[in-house]
Amino acid sequence: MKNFYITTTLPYVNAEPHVGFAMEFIRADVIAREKKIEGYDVFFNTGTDEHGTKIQRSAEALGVSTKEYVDKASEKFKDLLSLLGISSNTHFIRTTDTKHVKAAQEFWKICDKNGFIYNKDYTTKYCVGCELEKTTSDLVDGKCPIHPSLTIEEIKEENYFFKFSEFQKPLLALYEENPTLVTPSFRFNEIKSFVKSGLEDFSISRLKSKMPWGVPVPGDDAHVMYVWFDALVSYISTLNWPDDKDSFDRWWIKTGGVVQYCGKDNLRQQSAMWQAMLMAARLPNSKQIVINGFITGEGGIKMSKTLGNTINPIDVVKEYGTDALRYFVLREISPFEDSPFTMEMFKEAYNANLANGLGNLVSRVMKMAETNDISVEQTEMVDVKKYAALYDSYEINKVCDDIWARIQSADKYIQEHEPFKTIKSKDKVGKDKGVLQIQFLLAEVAHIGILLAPILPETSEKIAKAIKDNKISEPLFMRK
RNA sequence: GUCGGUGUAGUUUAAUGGCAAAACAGAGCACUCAUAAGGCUCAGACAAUGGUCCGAUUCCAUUCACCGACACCA
Repeated sequence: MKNFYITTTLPYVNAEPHVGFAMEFIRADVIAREKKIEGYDVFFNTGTDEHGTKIQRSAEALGVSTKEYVDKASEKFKDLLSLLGISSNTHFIRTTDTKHVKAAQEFWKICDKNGFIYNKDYTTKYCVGCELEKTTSDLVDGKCPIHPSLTIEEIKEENYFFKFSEFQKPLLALYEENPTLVTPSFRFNEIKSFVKSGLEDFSISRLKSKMPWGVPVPGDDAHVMYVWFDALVSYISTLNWPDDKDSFDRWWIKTGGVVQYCGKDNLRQQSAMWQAMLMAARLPNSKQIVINGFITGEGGIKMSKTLGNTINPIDVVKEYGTDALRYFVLREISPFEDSPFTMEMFKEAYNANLANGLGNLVSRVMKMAETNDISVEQTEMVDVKKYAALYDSYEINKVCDDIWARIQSADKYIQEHEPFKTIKSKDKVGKDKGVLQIQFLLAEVAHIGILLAPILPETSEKIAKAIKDNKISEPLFMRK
C-alpha cells in the first residue's frame, strides 16, 4: 500500500475560525481525497495550536481558566471541520494533548543533546503604556506607535535559543536538492533569499513566571517553550512520534515526509525554521510545503471586523451548503495569490456555475432519462487519475476548469442534437437514436459526478445516486 | 531604502515575438428537455513612454501604480 501524509497548519485558537482556514482545510482535504482515490493510504492531519500569551490573555479577559478556554475554542474548530464536508478519518491533534506535550519535550531534548540549544541573556523591548513586550517591527522610530511619548524599556531576561544560524548552509543545500520543496516558486525564492541573507539564532522559550501557558522546558522549571517551537512538532507528534516507531516510519520516512499546507504568513516557520529544527533533531525533512495566498475583501483590502468585510464560513455553509463553499475557494480563489472574496462574487459564481451550470445540466438530463425510462450502468472510479498531475501541482482550479468545460459541452450537445425531440420520433430509427443520445448524456453526467468526487464529495454522491435511481428528487443547487 | 514580483475587457482570469482566449456581468436572436436555466450572435482590454526587431501585449530600458520579503506576528 502506498502511503501519503498531508497536514494543514494548526490554527491558533485565539481567533474565530475564518474563511482562510476553511480554504486551507478544504484544499488539503481535496488532495487527501484524491490520493485516496488514486489508491494511497492517507494520513490527514489538522488540529489546534493552543499555547502562548495571546491565548492566556484572552482567557483572562473572559474570566475563564485557560484550559476551559482552549477546550471550547478547539471544539469550535472541530465543528467547522464537519461543516466543511471533511472525510471522517481525520487526525486532530491539539498542542495541549499529553502525547504532543511529551513529544515536544522529547524533541527539545534531542535538539539540546545534539548541541543546538543554548542559554543566553535576551533583551526585550517593553512599552509601559501597553504593558506589553514589543518587537522591532512594532516600533516606529524606536517608539511605541500607541504611546510615542513614553520611552521603550529594555528588559533583560534569560532565554533558551535555537542555533538557527548554523543551518544556513544545510537549508540552502536542502533547497538545492529539493526544487519542489516549496510551492509556488515565487514563495520558494522568497525563503531562499531570506536564508541567503543570513540567519540569527532565535529564542525558543519564555519565562514561566511571566507566561506559564506553554510546554514546560525539560529540566528547567523556570521556562516554557515559545509557542511555535512546540506547535511545529505537532506534525510528528500526531504520528505518535517518538513512541510509535512503526507509525513514524510508515507516515514520515517511507512517504518522504509530510505535505504541509499553510498560509503565506507561515512561509518562514514551515519552510526554514521547522526544516532546521528537523535537521537539529536528525530527522528527515518535510516533503513539500504549499503556500496559499490570503483571502481579502473587495478590492484586495485586508479583511477586518472593523471594516465589516469578513466572511464567516459557517454562515456561507448554512445558506449555500458545504459544496458551494468548497467550489468557491477551490476554483474562484487563486491557488497561490491573494484573492478577494465577497458575497456578491460568491453568489454570482454560485448561480452561474453551480445552479445554472452543474445543477441545471443534471436536472435536464435526469428528467429526460426518467421520463423515457432510459438508464446507464455506473461507471468506474478510474478517471479521476487523469488529473493527477494537476493535483500534484495543487492546481485544483484547473481541474475545475476542465470539469466545467465538460458541463458546457454537454449543454451544447443537448442544444445541437435535441434528444428531447429525437426521443419523440414516431419511427424506430429516430427513437433509437434518441435513446442513444440520452444514454450518452447520462454517462456524461455520471462521469462528471465521478470527476467531482474529491472536490464536491456531497454533490458527487448525489449524482451517483441519481444515476442509480434514474431520477433526481430535488435540484442540486437552487438558484439564489 | 534594498531585493523580488505584478499591471490584459466593467470584474475574475488565459495565451502568444505574427488576427489577444474565456467565464461572469451587459445587449439581441431562435429554441423548450431543464432551476426564466441552456444554445447562438453582438459589444468590450494588452498601465505609459522609448528601444531592439520585417513585426512587440510578449524581449530590453525608463516612468507610474500596486503587492510581497527584509526575523521572533501562528
